Amino acid sequence: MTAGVNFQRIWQTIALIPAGKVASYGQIADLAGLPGRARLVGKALGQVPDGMQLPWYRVLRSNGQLAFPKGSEQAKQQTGLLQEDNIVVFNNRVKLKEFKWQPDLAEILWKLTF
DNA sequence: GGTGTGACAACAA
DNA sequence: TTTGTTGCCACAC
Repeated sequence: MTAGVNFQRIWQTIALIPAGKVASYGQIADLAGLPGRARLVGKALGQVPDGMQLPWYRVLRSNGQLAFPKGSEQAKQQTGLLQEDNIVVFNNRVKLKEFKWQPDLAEILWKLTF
């Protein structure tokens, strides 16, 4: 197993998040076939190659809170991007009950082609 | 090949 | 609801 393939799977999984929905780090990890490796997802996002178009802003913490501190530029930008996707961000948070992505496993497996 | 690290999750108060 | 602590383990150096 070459190191780095997991990152690719993570990126692919994130790319599958539909507009108007969000997913948690743990969820991404799980779908990518890496249960419990939520932190790896975070690291993968920090290693995203320049030029790769990835809806990183649709990835939140398990409780719906943004991954960044409220005052940070990243948080502001993420908030803006989410709002463009018709997702309501309130006080650095998203209502998971409404916007959490309900993954279609069959489709995921189809697209990831394990 | 040991050490430090991390855009986290779960639990406790 | 928020903050602090702990566990987790692949990855980069």
